[in-house]
Amino acid sequence: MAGRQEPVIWMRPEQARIGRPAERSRAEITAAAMDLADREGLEAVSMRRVAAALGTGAASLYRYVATRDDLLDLMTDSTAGEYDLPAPSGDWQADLLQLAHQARQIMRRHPWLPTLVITRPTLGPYGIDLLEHVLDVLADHPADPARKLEAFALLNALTALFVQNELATADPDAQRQTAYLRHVAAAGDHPRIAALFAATAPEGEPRDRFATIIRRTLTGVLG
Amino acid sequence: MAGRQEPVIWMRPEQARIGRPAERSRAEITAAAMDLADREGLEAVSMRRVAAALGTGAASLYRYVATRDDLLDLMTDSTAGEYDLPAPSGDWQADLLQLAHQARQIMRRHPWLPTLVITRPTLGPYGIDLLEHVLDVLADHPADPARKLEAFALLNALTALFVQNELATADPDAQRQTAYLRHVAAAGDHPRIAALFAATAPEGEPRDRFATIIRRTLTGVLG
DNA sequence: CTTCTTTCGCATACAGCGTTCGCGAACATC
DNA sequence: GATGTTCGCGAACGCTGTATGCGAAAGAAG
Repeated sequence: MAGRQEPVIWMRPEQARIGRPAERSRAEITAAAMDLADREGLEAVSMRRVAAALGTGAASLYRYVATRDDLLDLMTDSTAGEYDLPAPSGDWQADLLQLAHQARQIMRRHPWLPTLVITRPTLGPYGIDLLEHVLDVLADHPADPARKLEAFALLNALTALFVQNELATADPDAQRQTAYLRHVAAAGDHPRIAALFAATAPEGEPRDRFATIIRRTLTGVLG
Repeated sequence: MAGRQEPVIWMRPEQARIGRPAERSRAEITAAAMDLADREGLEAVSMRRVAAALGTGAASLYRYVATRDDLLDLMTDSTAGEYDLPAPSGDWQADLLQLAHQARQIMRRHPWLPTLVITRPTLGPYGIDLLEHVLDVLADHPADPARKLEAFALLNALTALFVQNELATADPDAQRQTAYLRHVAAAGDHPRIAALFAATAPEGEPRDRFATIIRRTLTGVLG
């Protein structure tokens, strides 16, 4: 049991050992899974389908990934590598807002991401790079570290919630969740709720509403 | 097709028709599912196991519930019935904070609830009662209805996030998510992150930290 | 080139899942 | 009693995540 490979799930995908002929590695598995999720949703990401997308068998994946949940974590962390991290400008508010805008774009690119971010918060290598960057941006800020971590987590979660809502109201079939609401509103029993729904055409550009929420939260938690 | 029962999923459980000899109804199914989830977690709530808990067969449940997801929605809405809704006091901040504290207690009672609230936001009958109550509390507040709905949603989501985090740091095995973090911190590559974790013994009572977050958010969104 | 060790790919199998179908039995109404 | 409806549910379908074990390939050592 000398050369037994350490089961460090979180090795960076590029560092992960690659298979021989087909050059398939953890990175490729993650990429294939993300592709599948982008096109057909999270529930389409089954070990069999990911393997099929790679032209291999399901059991082969377990040489590179311990479990399906680990694969999901790898997908999440991989998206943290899609950030562009410019040098801090000195205006931490502006820098964090810009990061939040990027987060929103990334989550819109990967509609499965908000759910993962919220239900299984994880920090892999890329996520830690991102956190380190946020700490750089906040280097001169007087808040204690715990508060900064709180801000980081809250930023991610709020963005995920916002995008989730954004995507849900856009998708035509996802209005299942408001089906009963509209039923009730139409029944006339709850006039205020009916009015509420008539008025809930979201005002203004989503980008601006998002920026407002993030700004309010930032000033709320970091002063 | 005259007496064909309208497939209104959201009928209040008590109003739902009950089975004959065993008196099992949608309410009992929901209650059994909640019990199971309380004791063994959400993933233990399978149609077969819920049915077994009721001493019946899995297929029988489909007479009362269209799908498993509908059952989950029923569970979520049922918890909204656990609120105690006192008459508005005139101080909407205090009233909403008190509701938030109740929400936290309810979610701690049902550890599966935060995940459901976040991933499948739904308003059933009980949820609408709760929303109506919030609208009562905010009756004299000058904000437009859309803003009030936003506050309602944000309150729920934030509470869910808080409790989720609270439960995750408490559970001994759920520290899987910080396993890699501690590994990295121990490796010495990221001294700031290591320091961050050393300092992240949460300061103060959870109840107070929660109240602070809610208050900040409320004043942020409702002025 | 041969041998030995390690790793890879994967066929197969298992237990469990959500859901559908169809039928016999129980019920309510007349 | 007859009729029309509803209920309970055994059985089946197609799918899932994962464990096992084996043949083949690759790499290292001689």
